[in-house]
Amino acid sequence: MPALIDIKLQKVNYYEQVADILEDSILDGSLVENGKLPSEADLASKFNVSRTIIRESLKLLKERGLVQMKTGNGSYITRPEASTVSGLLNRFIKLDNISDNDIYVIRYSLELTATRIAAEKASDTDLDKMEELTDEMERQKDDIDRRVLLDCDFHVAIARASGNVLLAVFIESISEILRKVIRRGVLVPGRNEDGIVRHRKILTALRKRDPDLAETTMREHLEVSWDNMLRNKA
Amino acid sequence: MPALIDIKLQKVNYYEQVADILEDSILDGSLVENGKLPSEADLASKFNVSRTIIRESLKLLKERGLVQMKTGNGSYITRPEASTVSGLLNRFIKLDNISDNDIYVIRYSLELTATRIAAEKASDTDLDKMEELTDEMERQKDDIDRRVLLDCDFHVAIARASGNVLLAVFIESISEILRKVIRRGVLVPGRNEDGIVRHRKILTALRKRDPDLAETTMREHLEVSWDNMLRNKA
DNA sequence: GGAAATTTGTGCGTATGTATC
DNA sequence: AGATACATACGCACAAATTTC
Repeated sequence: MPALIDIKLQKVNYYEQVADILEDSILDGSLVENGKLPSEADLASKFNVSRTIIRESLKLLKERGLVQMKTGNGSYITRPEASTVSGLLNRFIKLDNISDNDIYVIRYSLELTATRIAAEKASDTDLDKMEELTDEMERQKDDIDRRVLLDCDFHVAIARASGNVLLAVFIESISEILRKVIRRGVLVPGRNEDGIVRHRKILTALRKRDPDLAETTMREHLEVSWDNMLRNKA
Repeated sequence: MPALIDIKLQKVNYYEQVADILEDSILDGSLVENGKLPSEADLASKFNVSRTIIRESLKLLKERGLVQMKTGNGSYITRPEASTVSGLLNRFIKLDNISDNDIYVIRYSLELTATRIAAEKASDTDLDKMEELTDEMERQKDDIDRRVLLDCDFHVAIARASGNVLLAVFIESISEILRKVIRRGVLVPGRNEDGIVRHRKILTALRKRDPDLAETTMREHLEVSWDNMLRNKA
């Protein structure tokens, strides 16, 4: 074995190369035709490879959240969704046995930041949307699943109001993951209503454009919420 | 068009179903054989589909960070890496034109949290590792690329020392994305050395097991670092 | 509304790389 | 070291779904 370096340069396969080129074309917008990709056959002749290669490349791009195939119709460019991130995080969580607490710590950190920024940047439309979500949550408070969804939507609305799209994606993904946990919390007697009251307090603070107060009310809300979860677990 | 509901249930294709089943098997550990998957031919006969379907399914799983194919050898189970997350985030960033500032806000939030926890939880081994990284960074301070890598490694080491694997993945991904930005900051005269001094201060605070001090020193470090970037941009 | 054209979905054969005896 | 077995990489043909005229 005379090899000085045993880093084996993985020979790049066609499908991987094609996928990377296609990704660049999509991100640059150079391949687009009102959002529709050329047919697999066209791409195959364009790249001088078989349709098999194109299809396998598209599978990679599909999982990157960049394209979507429709049988008998064509392939379309899509944007990655928060669910792409949450799916990925879920795999980490399962493989590494990550605890609810560890996830909650991240949620805590990100949401406090988002709330603070939202207090400064939220538009009236954003605030009205949050109010509408809170009203709807109150109306649906006995339909637990629906209520939990609206609860999460409220938090995501705050994140979006921060104007930081990436932050919103993170928070949305984590909300999706914590939905089960939040649901358990809501089942603690009295906590369902308490959560709604706290949402209103947060909203009031946001309307006052008071970052400190907004952060404080959000912190209290999250702490109680976390406490609920622990109770229902024990 | 008598359709009351025009939600068209996308008929699920074989390759997607097979991918999902395989993913579950991998996550449950039920398909594993010392980390090696059955051959494509075996899987094909097992699922009663063609090898093409299996291959396309594996492409999906590959992009999910769960498997890796080796030509002429076989397919192996892998764990998703932080680079899978950073790749995904990069797509969001490009598509949504997310600013460096928005990314930095998230980094700020997560790293302060990680530092605080690390002050309580870091093992002596963790701390020695950080010291080693700082020493090496000082030695390599004139090799900018290498220095920046070591800089990021230091921050990731803190994140890992928090014991929160998911938090560490987030921070590692964001570090990867901000590497270019951090590099620009290091080029500001005097800031290269300043950064190393600040790393030592953070390390000292961690060794003292003082969460407040650790958070403060990290906050100062990140603020200066951000300021550097702005200067070099203008 | 139906036939033709187009597109993606699926199956199988061949080429090439890797490990093993 | 070479031949053999077995793995993935690649190409082509046909089926099924969708759109179009």
